[in-house]
Amino acid sequence: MQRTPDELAFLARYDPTAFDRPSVAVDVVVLTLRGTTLHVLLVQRAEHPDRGRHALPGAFVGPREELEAAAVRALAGKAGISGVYLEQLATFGAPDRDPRLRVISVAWLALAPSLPDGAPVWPVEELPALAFDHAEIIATAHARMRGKVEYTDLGLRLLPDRFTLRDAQRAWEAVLGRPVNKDSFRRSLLHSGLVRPLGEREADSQHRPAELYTRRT
Amino acid sequence: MQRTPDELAFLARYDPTAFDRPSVAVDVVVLTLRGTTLHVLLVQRAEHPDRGRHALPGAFVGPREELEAAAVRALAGKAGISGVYLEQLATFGAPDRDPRLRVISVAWLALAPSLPDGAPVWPVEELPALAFDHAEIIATAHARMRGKVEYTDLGLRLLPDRFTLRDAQRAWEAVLGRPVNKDSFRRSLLHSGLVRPLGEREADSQHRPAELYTRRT
DNA sequence: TTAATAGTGTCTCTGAGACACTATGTG
DNA sequence: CACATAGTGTCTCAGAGACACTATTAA
Repeated sequence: MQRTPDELAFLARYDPTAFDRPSVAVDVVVLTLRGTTLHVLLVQRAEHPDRGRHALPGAFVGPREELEAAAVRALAGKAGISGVYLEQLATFGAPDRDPRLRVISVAWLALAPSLPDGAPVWPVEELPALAFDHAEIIATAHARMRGKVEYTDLGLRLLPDRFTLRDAQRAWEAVLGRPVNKDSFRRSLLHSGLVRPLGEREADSQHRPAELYTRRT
Repeated sequence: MQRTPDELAFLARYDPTAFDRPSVAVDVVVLTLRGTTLHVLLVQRAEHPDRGRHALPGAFVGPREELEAAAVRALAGKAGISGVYLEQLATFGAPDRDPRLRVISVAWLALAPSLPDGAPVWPVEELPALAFDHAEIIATAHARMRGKVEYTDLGLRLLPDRFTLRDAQRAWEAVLGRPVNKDSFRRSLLHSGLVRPLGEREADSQHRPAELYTRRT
């Protein structure tokens, strides 16, 4: 890997601060269960462009702020959500994805066990018109979730602290969009070590009450 | 999701251009096989900071440039590589990862079937001291590769156009860092539909020559 | 009692590992 | 011939699907 004199000269002249720098933002895809289907949280844009249109909660990254901290801040500020599972999804940087200026957005996937009743959530299969490339970001999040639910505990992150195996199966089915075999689902979840029985049973069921489980740390 | 007057006022005052904006860069982890071990391509930094230290090939993202295009440009310019498999890995944005200024780096994973003999590659298990957080980026790439080799054709992207099943097994073993069972590897790869036999056999083997295969489109 | 869901036991099918065996090249 | 690797056939084991069966609650 020899450098040519030209290359060295180029590097010497290279000044990244001379460029127009892009802005960097975060956008968060919050997935949650509503009934038996997967929903995503959307906010309405208060400003142009796409004012009034639905969009993912997001924020510009502060000059000394960690990317994840910006995602946490966006969740708290725009959606009043905290303490949820969060993982980095992907970065979207098409030059014209925002008509104002170049904005590169680091997208995050958040999984919320439940959201307040009035929370503005939409079924992932029936989204309204979305601002920017947010439809693509949500599609990426959904694909990530479908892929990882098979071999991680991400599905359990959609459930409250105490849940039944039936609840877990419903969560898997909501993510995958198809029915899941009850017998092998129960077996594999119980053998996976991901859940721990609490020795208690659900209340208020109109049938035989099921054992309650919790996520193993 | 009602907005408070305060929040609306904040949003109205919010001007992202008033912030110092971070610079955005790409860094590329090029993985390749050398013998039976996985190697990564490193270049030596020509400039401060960390001048002379080993680093991933990278580039600042141009003002109207796609992220992937910047990665392709970095590969071509800093390493003379083109036409390789490329996928986005993750984005690294710790505020102090570059001592000069805030640089947010979108890391990419590239898989090269082979590199010229003098190419500056290093075994992923025995890396030299690296600039910035590049050791962490490489670790992330390696982990991604280990995870995906089990259920994708990424392992085949490390091989030339024509290869034997033994070559493929060596690639899997290099990625996973452990031996893989020959019989089930052959069976699963042949049943996967990922490879197509060419009806030709390798030459110059000092034993029974093996059938040659190619990646199915 | 019936209705509904929880939970168990067992059969089959499929894929991975193990291993014996045959095939085909070089020296 | 010996030796090395390619490639086949088959046994076993483990996990998924299917399904029959029992258990336990409400109404």
